Amino acid sequence: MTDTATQILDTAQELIQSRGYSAISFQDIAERVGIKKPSIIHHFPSKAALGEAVIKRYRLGFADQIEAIKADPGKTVWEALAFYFSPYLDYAQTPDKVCLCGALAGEIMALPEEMHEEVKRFMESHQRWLEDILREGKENGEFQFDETPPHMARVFFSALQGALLVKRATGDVSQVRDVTDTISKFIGT
Amino acid sequence: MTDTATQILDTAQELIQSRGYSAISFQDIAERVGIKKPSIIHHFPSKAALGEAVIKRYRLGFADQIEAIKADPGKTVWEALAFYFSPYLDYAQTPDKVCLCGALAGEIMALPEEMHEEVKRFMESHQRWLEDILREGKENGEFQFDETPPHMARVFFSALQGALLVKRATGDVSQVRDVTDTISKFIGT
DNA sequence: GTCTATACAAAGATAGAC
DNA sequence: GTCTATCTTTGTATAGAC
Repeated sequence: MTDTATQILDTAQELIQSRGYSAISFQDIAERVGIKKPSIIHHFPSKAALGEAVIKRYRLGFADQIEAIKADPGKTVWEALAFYFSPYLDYAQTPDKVCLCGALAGEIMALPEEMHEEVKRFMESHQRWLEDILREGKENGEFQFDETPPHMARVFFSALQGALLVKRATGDVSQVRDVTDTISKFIGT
Repeated sequence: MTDTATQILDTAQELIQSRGYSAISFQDIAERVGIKKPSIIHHFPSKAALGEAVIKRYRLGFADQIEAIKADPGKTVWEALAFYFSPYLDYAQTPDKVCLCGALAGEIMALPEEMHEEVKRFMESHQRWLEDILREGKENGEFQFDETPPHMARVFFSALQGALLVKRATGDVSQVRDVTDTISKFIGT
């Protein structure tokens, strides 16, 4: 991966997280990277391919981190959960960013098929990860809740994604923190 | 409101709910309504004005319904909540629709200011309504929960919006029902 | 109220020089 | 690997006839 390709991916990701995919163009990206439109094509053959590459990198970057936390015997389930919450809380501090896949979810029917598939993988893997952590915590007694881990995982993931979107739309920065605090209380004191 | 204007609003709403705002055009709408592009301008002076009109109608239609439910002494808070859940569950049964404002939340920074403002009003009013219902239920003993009504309202609204978006992206229709069932259990048996 | 015709800008993408 | 130049399509919007 050349330096320019990385800059293109970084810029595209940033722009998609703030404006979505349909609203951005090669022109927007080229201006910020400091190159001309056709130079992007040299690195990514189409807008769809660039979009797919952005999500894939995002998804795999998360996957590495959250799998490492889950496998680390030195981390409690509470620490794993706090780690999972942290990017949501970080994005909530920015004026205009949400989760990349949360941003794309609203326009999913307008996305090329490869991008839709990547978003789907992202969401399924995150809900599975949350399910695993919740199950582990329930089994070892660190978490206390009555519902099943898959159901709780769906509520947690939906609430986190939704909270970021609501926060950005309303401008109320406490939305995400309120949600993480409240769902944490659903599983323990 | 002429019949054509209503058809334009209906079609625009449908398209935005499935694809988002940035990805749709006058051409898409005109084709479905059976008119030509410039005829839309006669009813709505710009795409931004049309977008604003779509959200405003959507927001006010909801406002009438949910305020009526809240004011109805014949309805319990559980019935009011079930009523509030119903459009989310209905949209979950469609292959490609989410809440209009959930769809727009991902591309909020690409929207004209008037549309952003309307989305904000929609979300704030829905969270306030949920807060009122949750408070009333907690005070009269029909709901049991430890957290504050504003915090619970934020979790509920975020989770509902998020669940619809996740459902559409993953194609798993049980997402929304699982979330409504689970959050219902957070406030009672 | 709807149309045709058109203006004008911007989009994604290609060809080929350097 | 990046550029200029260009193609083709599509976007929002306007003017003016009917």
